[in-house]
Amino acid sequence: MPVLLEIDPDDPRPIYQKVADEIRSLIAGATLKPGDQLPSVRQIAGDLGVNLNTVATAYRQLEGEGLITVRHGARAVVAARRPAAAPARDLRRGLRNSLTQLVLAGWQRSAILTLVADELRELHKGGR
Amino acid sequence: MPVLLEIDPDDPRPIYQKVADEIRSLIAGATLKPGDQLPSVRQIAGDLGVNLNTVATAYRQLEGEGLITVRHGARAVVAARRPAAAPARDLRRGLRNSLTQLVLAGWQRSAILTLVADELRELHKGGR
Amino acid sequence: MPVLLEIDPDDPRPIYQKVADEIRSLIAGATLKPGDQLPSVRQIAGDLGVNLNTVATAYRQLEGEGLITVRHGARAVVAARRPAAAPARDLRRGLRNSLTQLVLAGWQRSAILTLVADELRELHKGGR
Amino acid sequence: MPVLLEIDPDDPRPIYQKVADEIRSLIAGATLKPGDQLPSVRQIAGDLGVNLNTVATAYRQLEGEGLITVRHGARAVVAARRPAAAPARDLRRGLRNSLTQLVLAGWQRSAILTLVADELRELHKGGR
DNA sequence: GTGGTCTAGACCACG
DNA sequence: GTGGTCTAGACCACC
Repeated sequence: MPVLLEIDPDDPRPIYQKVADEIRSLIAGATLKPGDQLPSVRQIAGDLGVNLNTVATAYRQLEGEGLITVRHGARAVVAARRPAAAPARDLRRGLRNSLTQLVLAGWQRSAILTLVADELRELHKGGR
Repeated sequence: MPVLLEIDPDDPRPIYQKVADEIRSLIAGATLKPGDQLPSVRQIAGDLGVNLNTVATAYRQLEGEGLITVRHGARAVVAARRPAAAPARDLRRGLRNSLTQLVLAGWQRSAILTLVADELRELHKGGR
Repeated sequence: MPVLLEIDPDDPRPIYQKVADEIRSLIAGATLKPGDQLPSVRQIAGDLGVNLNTVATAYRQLEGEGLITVRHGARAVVAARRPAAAPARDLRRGLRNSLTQLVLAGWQRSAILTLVADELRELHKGGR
Repeated sequence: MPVLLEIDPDDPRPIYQKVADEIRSLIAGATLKPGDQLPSVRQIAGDLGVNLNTVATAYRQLEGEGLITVRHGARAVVAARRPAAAPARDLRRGLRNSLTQLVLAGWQRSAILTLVADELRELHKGGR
């Protein structure tokens, strides 16, 4: 089985977040579809060389969001129903912060819109 | 002088981060222009009902990013030169995460593009 | 584990600066090499008899300079890549001030050159 | 009378220190010799566009070091005798910090020695 | 008046 | 165990 996830050690965010973000991205892009089995915690921890607890924390967060379901003794699977979305307020806040950073970095509005379209396209292709 | 900043107590991020993000956003949207004075640490701390140190930490972070300059005994001012931007990799990562959340929340691609355009417009109007 | 740092209480600079300077010096002299773990904040604070926050501030400064990397729950380590240096202008300014002080103290040019050579040698031996 | 001093607004140090450092440097390089009159506080403050108190603070510091003598109603003059030097410990500390920064910036030992010799030569020519 | 430093101690996040 | 955040309040440095 090929390695599903890769994380960037230079990315300063907590490891469990990077793992959760990767999986979330794969689900959003339909690389992982409802009913698909996720790799075991052990498998991912081994692949990435991180602590079991760290991966378990990521799974717990995804379960809390309703994106996956975990059952004792069985592999976690991607949840069937799309979960209740986070409040729109939080989503806009995250988006606004990302856009602020781009503006401060000197990106023009049109360039940003192109970038967004690119990223959305890549999401659906499972691109990285 | 009207209150410049508002922060959301339900937003779970550190207070100093929320303060820094607000100011960063105001600078990106040109509500605060190079050379403009920022409110004093005491002023903001009083308005928000938080500790002086918490606001000072936000200012220190912004100074570290080169967005503002702080001098002993004088008000902090918005820096003239735009600082070196964060590596494009980090910017894209932040953007991608925001977009992933929106997709998972069920937003359609076209709706997302509209939302992004809206947010960019609001940034430049100092909207919240 | 022997005590790594010593600071001079008669030195009027902020404690966190003295701590940061010591560590910077140890890195420059390769007593601390890329990948090496730094003592924990608690360890240093205990050794020096200062507050945890004071040491944490020093670590945060060094991290901001890119000299060390800090991750939640793990020891701080000396960064692998050398960070972008401060502008040469600032470096020369610092050097010039030091030299001015020496000249005013009556040191001869040749004595100063000898002193500089000595200090460079000691840096690389981890001397204090 | 030509403007004697120039200070760099981008230099983050306190203004009074930059003024004092400039004058110290001019004395060390013998551009200002024992018995020479210094510009009035008012003059310098006007030239630099800073507060009178700020310049007065610089003069007070130089007087405290014995480098200049100020008398009520009369111009400050450069002191005749070289003052007692700061303890060698402090001088070496300042020098070491400057050298540490250079080493961290990747300067080679030989390049540093050349730089030091250059700076000493410029000091005596009143170079900036 | 401005911002900076330090302390004490509580609590949280991470691995 | 590690480091991070926040608070309270004191005192200092600067303009």
